[in-house]
Amino acid sequence: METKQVQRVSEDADVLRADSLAREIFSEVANKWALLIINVLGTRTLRFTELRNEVDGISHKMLTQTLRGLERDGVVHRTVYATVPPRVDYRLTEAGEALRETVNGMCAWTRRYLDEIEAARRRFAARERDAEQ
Amino acid sequence: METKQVQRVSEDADVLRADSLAREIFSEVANKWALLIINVLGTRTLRFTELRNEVDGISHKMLTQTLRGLERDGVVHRTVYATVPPRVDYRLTEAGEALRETVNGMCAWTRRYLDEIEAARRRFAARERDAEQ
DNA sequence: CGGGATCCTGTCTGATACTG
DNA sequence: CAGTATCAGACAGGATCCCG
Repeated sequence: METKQVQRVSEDADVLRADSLAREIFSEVANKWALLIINVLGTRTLRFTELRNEVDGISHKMLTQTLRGLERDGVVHRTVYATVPPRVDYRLTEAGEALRETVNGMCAWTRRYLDEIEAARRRFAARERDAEQ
Repeated sequence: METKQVQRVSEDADVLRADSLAREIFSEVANKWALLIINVLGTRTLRFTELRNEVDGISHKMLTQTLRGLERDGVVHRTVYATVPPRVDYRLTEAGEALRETVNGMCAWTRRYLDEIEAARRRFAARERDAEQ
């Protein structure tokens, strides 16, 4: 067994396998709050409250909870200053910044196709109305 | 008012605003099932059952539900053949393919940082154990 | 085969209150 | 200021049954 951990078992790395590690990580990251936080952090370092203000609509609880998950996965780095009142800084790790590239892409996509999507929705609604009766 | 709808009101296009259209669309797309479906579709055309087999772990219900949402937003195109038994094909629209680019990035990211994330998790768990008592 | 409808469970989420 | 705990409602998600 020479190539012990050199090449990871492919099953673990396949996002499409329900029980793979890749799927687990993907599921944790692929939700709006995590992605918005990553997007907002960017290359900056933000405090908890700043983050809360930037990601409009997120609750105190979801912010801590999501940050904890991202910290656990090494996507964000958390720095605690032993001051009073306490101060906690959040910034992306290298992995986080890499992920941010694609997240930016998603945000840009949303802006880019906003009008087309709105139009598609109208067409869909119209077709639905025709369909019934 | 000459520039009536030429430039969309910026608030609608800002993913960070809780009540914006952009946020609404972003939230609909930024979830694991939607992203996995988009990733699987790629440039191919797949039938319902094929899709179900490819996206391991998705339930019949979530697949239809998510597909309906994506169809509504004009991300996937649905073709129904009036045969018996019925045949329904799904493929990405242009908007869908554009989104897929970034989704692929996320999948690639997961594979790329799999080991680092696993290590980060171990460190996090270790720190947690130290912390208590 | 594709999909709608229903029921039921668990997780997500927000509001509120409390600690260091 | 940052974070935890708790409670209650909303919603995601699975299982099952029935229809064209």
